[in-house]
Amino acid sequence: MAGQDSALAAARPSRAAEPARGEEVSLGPLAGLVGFNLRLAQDASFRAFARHAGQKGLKPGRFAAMMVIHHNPGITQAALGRAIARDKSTVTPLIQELLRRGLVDRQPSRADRRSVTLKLTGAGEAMLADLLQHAEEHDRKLDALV
Amino acid sequence: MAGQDSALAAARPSRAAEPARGEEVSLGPLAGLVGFNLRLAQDASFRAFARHAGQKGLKPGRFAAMMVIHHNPGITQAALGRAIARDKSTVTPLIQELLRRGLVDRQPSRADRRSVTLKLTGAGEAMLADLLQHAEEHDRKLDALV
DNA sequence: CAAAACAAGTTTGATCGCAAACCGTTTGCG
DNA sequence: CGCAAACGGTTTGCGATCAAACTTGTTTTG
Repeated sequence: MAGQDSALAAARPSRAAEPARGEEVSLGPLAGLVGFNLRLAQDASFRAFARHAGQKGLKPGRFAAMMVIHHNPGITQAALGRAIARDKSTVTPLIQELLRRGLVDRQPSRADRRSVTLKLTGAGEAMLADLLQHAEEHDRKLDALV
Repeated sequence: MAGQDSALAAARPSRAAEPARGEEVSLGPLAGLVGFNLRLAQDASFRAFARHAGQKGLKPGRFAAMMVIHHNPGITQAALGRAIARDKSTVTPLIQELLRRGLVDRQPSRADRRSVTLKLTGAGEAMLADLLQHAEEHDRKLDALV
């Protein structure tokens, strides 16, 4: 999932995973490897959810980041990165975008002058609530397949 | 699993998913979303296998591509792309690298002058056999977790 | 307590992947 | 038959992500 990536994110029509008409391609042992199927599943999940999130202009990882911030107000960027499995250098621009869009609020930490604390703004909470509905709906479908 | 990605690929120590010392971060509903967990699992799987594949200098996706070519000699690039869920424009450089390394052989298709046919070379088969051992071992561990 | 090790956040560089544009070929249909 | 639409492969542009280097601040340790 790396390549794009996050389980829940941006909009993309997808040109890669297209079913392909009556095509017979043997995957051999690949068909049974958990890692390989994980990749396909993750990719499919990503693309499906992306349709909804994308309508709100949300890019990969934004949804997951907002979820974590919502449930952990005051969390730092580093901790957020660990929670969503993203490098801290990836979190920096991600947060900057959410700040620019007025979805999160950033305050210097009183306890540790190196770090900052994050929380969602009212607008952020509102958008998250809206997205969560779609996410759960999407997830129920996905869960049914597993 | 975009960003890099592919379930089975290149070498990387990983700085993102580090466990984090006694840290309590609530994932909220995120913890139950299939898509989110799929992402984490795929990422972990990718990194774990990467250690082995990376030793052979294999980049993301190469292993999966070689597996499919092995089991489908004469397959075209487009069909390969569909099998491993990669865009055709991603397959082009991937195949060029395998060609350069002498792992695959490429011949113009006799049936369709637009396409090419792919098959592994002796060296390609040898490397694949070697990697497959590690992949299956890795997969058994992964499967045990699921 | 001072030095060394470590952590938070940013910047910069490299890589992988998709998407769109493009060319040549093939196929489908009127 | 003839032409439009679809397809195979390549090229180019862009976005997401990680890694390493750096700065500032904190913790550990001798």
